[in-house]
Amino acid sequence: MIRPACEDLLRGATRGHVEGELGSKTVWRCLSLSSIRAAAMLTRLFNEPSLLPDVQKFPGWVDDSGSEDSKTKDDEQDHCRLGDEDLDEGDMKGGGSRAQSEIAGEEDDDDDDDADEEDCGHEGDGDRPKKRGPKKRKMTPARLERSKMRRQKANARERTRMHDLNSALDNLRKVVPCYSKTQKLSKIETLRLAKNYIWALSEILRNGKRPDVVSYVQTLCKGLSQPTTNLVAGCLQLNSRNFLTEQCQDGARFHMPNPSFSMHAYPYQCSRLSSPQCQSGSNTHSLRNHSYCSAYETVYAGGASPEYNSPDYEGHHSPPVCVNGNFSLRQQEPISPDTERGYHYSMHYTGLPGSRTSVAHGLAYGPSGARSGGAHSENVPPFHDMHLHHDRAPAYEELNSFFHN
DNA sequence: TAGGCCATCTGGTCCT
DNA sequence: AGGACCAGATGGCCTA
Repeated sequence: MIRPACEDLLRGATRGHVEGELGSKTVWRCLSLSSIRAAAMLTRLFNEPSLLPDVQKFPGWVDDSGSEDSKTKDDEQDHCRLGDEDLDEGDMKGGGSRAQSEIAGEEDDDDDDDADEEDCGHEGDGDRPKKRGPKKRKMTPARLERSKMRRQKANARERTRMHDLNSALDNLRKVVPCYSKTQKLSKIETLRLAKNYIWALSEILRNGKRPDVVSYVQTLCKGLSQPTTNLVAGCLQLNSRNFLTEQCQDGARFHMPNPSFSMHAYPYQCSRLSSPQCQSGSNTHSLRNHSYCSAYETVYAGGASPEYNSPDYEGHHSPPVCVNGNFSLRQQEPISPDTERGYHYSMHYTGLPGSRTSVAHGLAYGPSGARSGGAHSENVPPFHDMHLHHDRAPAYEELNSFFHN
């Protein structure tokens, strides 16, 4: 049986990295349970970076795409069919027409309608092949009514379940680095981006060094579609053509100080970006005009910085986190002064509006130091609407400053 | 118009 | 027995 693609994605992204860090509720176990709980758990993970793995306990990213514990759903044929007598032929719509033929073809040769429970091995008539499963009961009006009610209740539950799943995905959209209210990421792209984001954060924690923004965006955009790649690149003030070109010319290797963070270990598909949004100029909009949302913002705004808890912000249901607690744990590791500066910067973020100018200024430069367009682009679709319902740009700039300082 | 994405319905399976 | 979960099927909507 084919597992849902999203679940496989999530599993590949998180297993081995977060397992064990969430106590009995590991993400891995969560993924094994259901995709909706997985999405909720991912959301919580983003809100609480303290749940990220201790890099000393979990060195390296585990890409275990092959070590799937096989699903043990049996394909045995000889089991009784359940619930056939409850099928409502009149209410069949959409995909429910599959079983109609076999139901319709079932003879109702049972004269006593109610309480006869049949087992699988009833004897057939003549040379007709034996039919397995319970005999059809006569569908009395009362039974028909009960069947309808049961089906309607099941449909309602399924709707609710899917709505919950969508809500969890919406929450996930709000904590991944790129969020737009008007241009929502698709479900699959949200999960892919979340996976990449976890990877990127884990690499940062593991290496203890900041990657350059090109590598960061490369990591985030791995496997994403072209529009999503453009979106993420725009969110991070980077022309997606630049980093993809740079990546291809570089022998498919990231610009990471640590060689383990390379294309070899993390293959990246070099896609061609040619959409208008990707052309020059799409990376020139300033944070002074556009504030974006990222998971780092979420962390900072989640409780440590009440000034960013805008009433308009309705996103996160996870409990607020203590940022200091999160990163102080990593501070115990021996880190370079450079790294220390980065962590220090993160930990002592105060969210003062005054910090925006310098950081935004830093973002006006590309990864190579060349000015990427200084002018403020007021209308650069599709990124012009990404700030939306709250203003937490300073925290986002903190994130970017991490890569530019 | 084709293709992507999504919501919904549905039956099967597993679990409590 | 009933609920949760899953995957297949279908149709609607949107966009290139």
